[in-house]
Amino acid sequence: MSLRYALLALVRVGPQSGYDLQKQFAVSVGHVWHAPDSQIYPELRKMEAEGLIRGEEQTRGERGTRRMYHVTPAGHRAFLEWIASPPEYQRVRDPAHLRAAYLEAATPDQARAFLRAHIAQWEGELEQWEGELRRIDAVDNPMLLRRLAVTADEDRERTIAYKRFAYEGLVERARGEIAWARRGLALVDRLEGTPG
Amino acid sequence: MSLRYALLALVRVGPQSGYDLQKQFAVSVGHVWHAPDSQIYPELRKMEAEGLIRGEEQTRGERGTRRMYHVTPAGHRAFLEWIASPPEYQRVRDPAHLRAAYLEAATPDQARAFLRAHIAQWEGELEQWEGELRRIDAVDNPMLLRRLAVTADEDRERTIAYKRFAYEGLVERARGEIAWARRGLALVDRLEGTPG
DNA sequence: AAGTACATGTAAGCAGTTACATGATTGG
DNA sequence: CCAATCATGTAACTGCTTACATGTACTT
Repeated sequence: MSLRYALLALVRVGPQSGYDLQKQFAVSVGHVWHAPDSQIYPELRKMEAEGLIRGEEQTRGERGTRRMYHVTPAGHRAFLEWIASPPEYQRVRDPAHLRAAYLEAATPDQARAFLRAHIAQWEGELEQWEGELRRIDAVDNPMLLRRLAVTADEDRERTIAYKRFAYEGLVERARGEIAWARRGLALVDRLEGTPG
Repeated sequence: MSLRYALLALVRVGPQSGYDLQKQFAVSVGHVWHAPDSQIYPELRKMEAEGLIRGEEQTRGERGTRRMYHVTPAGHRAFLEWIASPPEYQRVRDPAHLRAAYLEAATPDQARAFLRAHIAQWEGELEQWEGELRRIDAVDNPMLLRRLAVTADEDRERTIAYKRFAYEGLVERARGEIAWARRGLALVDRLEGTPG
């Protein structure tokens, strides 16, 4: 249910095609909220039908077209209402910790493989998020630049600070997961004897 | 997709009715993997159809019945295969951090309300998980006791240690989220001026 | 001429949510 | 007798996944 607000956040900085948005998802918001194109294009159509955005067909070359979307006043309002609304939390559903709770049923090697996969997973996420943090600090992120271009000078600091804040939280979470899994590896060694 | 394995983990300690399992979800595994009864009962039927568990209808009072499920050899194998299989990770989709990245669009009070809600949410989870940790340490959790009753002595330490490990990870995550949101509150004060 | 990037979807299916529905048994 | 708990679901809907489908335009 956050997909449309992630899309609104992107369209708010200026007109974009579905393809543009899909690409942005792969590099910026997508680091916080993943969405495949098979979800983005239909959602844009729905948002247009609900009046949050308006699309205008543009020609491209001889026969090609693309649909450029821009946010409507209703869309702008919807975004601000979302920002102001009480956050919704999903019920906890954590496959990694569920499995960790039953590692006694695994062989030592299986336990280690699981923990190493957990570390690899979160190191991958960590890399993405740290990269994003560096791009924020270097004011180098294309989306952030477009955002700042339509932002009053006195709001620039806030805009950057909150982006930083969000990604710092993700980075810390990743570091926490990695530290936990490393402690798990030490635990396996202690309980089952070191390998080799 | 982990629901059936959470259910298998519970049924593995001994025969249970759908109602029993649903209650266990509310107090033990449910702290890691939530599932409503409207999902549990149909899933049990599916698992029975696939031969992972077998249910036997019992009479209860004059006209009442209940269906007691026990794990089959195939179910036992499926559980061990799950434990040994490479973990699946969902693509990142984090509504709280998504919203945090756009807090510059909120008023200071809205930003604070969001961060306080985040703290309240994770303090609630933290309380559950710390309670579970205390019950593990006191060897006081009814499910853990049933588990240990069917566990060889030399595996008791491992069984307890991995449960502890799992819940420690959750506790740390909750603490991390709370610390992050508190830093967010300080950031709002710095950027927007302290209230009052 | 071929490959990459641009551009936009549909269709089937699964997991989970929310709301509703019903009845039996047990304990006070 | 009444309330709590035992007991088991169905139905409609939403969000997301996976796989498939198709064609244009630009660059080398």
